[in-house]
Amino acid sequence: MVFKKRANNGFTGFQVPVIPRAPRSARRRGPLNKTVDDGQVCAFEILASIAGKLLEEGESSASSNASGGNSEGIIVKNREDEVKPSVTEGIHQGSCRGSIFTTEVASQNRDQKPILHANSDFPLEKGERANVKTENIESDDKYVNYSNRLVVDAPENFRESYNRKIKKGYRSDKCGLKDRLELYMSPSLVDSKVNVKYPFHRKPFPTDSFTKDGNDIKLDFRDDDENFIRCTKVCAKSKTFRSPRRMAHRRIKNLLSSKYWNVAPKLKDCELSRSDLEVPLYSKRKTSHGSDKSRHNTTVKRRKFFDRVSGVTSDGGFSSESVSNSPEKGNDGHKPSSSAKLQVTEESRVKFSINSFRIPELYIEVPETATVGSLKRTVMEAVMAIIEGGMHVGVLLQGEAIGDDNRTLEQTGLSCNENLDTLSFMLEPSSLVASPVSCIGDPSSQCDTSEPTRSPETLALESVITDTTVHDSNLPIIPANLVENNRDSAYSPTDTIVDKITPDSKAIVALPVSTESLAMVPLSQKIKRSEFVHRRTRRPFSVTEVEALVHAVEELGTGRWRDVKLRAFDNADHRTYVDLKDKWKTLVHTAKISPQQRRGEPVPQELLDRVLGAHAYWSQHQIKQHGKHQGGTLKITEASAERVSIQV
DNA sequence: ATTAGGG
DNA sequence: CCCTAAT
Repeated sequence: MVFKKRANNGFTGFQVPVIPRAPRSARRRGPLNKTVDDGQVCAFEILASIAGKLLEEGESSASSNASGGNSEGIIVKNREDEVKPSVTEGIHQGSCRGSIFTTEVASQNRDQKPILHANSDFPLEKGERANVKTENIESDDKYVNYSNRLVVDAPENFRESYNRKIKKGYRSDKCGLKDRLELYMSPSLVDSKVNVKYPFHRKPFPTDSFTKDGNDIKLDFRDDDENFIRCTKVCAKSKTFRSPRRMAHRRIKNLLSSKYWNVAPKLKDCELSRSDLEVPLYSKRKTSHGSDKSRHNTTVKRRKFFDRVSGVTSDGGFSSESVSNSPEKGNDGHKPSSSAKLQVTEESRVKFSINSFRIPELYIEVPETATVGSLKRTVMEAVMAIIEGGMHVGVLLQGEAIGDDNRTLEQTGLSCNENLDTLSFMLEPSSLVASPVSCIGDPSSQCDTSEPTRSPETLALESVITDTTVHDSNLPIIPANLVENNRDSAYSPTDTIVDKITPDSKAIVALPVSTESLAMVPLSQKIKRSEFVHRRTRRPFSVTEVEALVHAVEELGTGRWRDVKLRAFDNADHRTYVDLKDKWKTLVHTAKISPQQRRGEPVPQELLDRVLGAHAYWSQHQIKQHGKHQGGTLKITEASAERVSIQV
């Protein structure tokens, strides 16, 4: 078949590498919500939320668990008294294979702060997965507390019992954002299946995956490969969550001059973790073959003292502190990068420290007479619009988005080496992700997961963005490790907004953009794209491949890469003819330089000699006669060049 | 779709 | 490896 440039380099599935998450401050302000489109996100959220949740509430033991018969699921609650019976029951009664947990409706708590709360997706069918959101609401912070959503298997009757609640809540406008949020139904998508086991007991649950033992949590989630369909649905309904009435007098403009939210991760170190504070996250991808070949065991470690956490989240907004791992030095001896196959016993760990996720720029417009409270809600809605629209987590290495979700961290070069400091994460509202309106309203249209559809609303918002934002393009991603340092120099989105705002809109309120958000930089068009069209992961040619290439070129010459491809790499989908051409180019270069200057896996000198020979031969040949060298195979030797000239 | 080259 | 121009 044909080799597309990026043919097959994308893996349909992927394993979510873990994402650590964290501490309370994070939970409180980090809206990590997602919707649909890719399991990755879900995974991320899940991991993040759960990890954070558990970590924080670690001390508050939870108790109930899958008492409900065969249920594999369990219930997670932070505080027993907070668990809402009805919900719990629903979950348990069902024969649910899944599980989730959660529970607790915020409004139910009088004294205590609600910690977790879950909603199932509306159209939840038996056996289908439910969407669960977790929310941590604390006093005044409720507007920015919205955080995560979990996607899990839903119990059979979970739906029914919850629907009522949802509907009811939705109507009562008076319940405020909190309720609305809680009750918000997202018909969508659940592309990730998560089985969470949260036994607060010593024994793990019988079947899958989420276990908590002390502070250890295991998550098992899988990624569905059919996301786009759901994506579409989601988009279509995303607005459901907002009250049209309210919106009538209020325009929320989301100025996402940046569509991506940068996260500043701090990779400290790798280590063979083992700590009582660790939260191992176990994930596996549901492969079509049903094998569990892809399993990653990740660890999220909670830092005892978040030294750097303090001021970071003080500004409100959605920054979510995440887990920090103190670099535990002395743990050398881990050279995972080169020993990809020998990791049976000791699995190297890659540690991440994500400083925070920040909310992108928001553009809010409300009447002067609006109350502070309404402003808050407006902001919240704007935020929720984004969140509900779906979130993606992008992982960038050296500024380049890593597209192959299936690759292991190791394969991606995210082991313990130098690459770690160039790794960064970003949150992007998927609904705003660049993508033509093509998908809207057309459930059948193919919306690549990488290019989610967006709701009409978001489209509208985007137009505003387009008109008022001048920095929309060519803004570089600020490397995670530079975020803090760049705060002062970062441009102020607010300024831009103000300048571009229409004169008559007195009501416009530039959302206070905290300095923190300055760290969130819009990505350039180029980078945006790369988020979806990732640079392929590097795949050094093996000596064997080189040999095959050399041989083919010797016979076919240097101008027939397609033929070379067909002949020697026909079954190597990841090697395009362009790759072969490029490789040849580098081989020639390599052959010319001194061995000391060469890098990577050494290519036998013999091959390099042949490279030079073939190169010389075909260079001559090419000039002397245009393309009809099919005559014979070139036997490369030191004399090849001469022979060439003779032949010609 | 391929090639050829620069980045 | 990517990107582009030129075929």
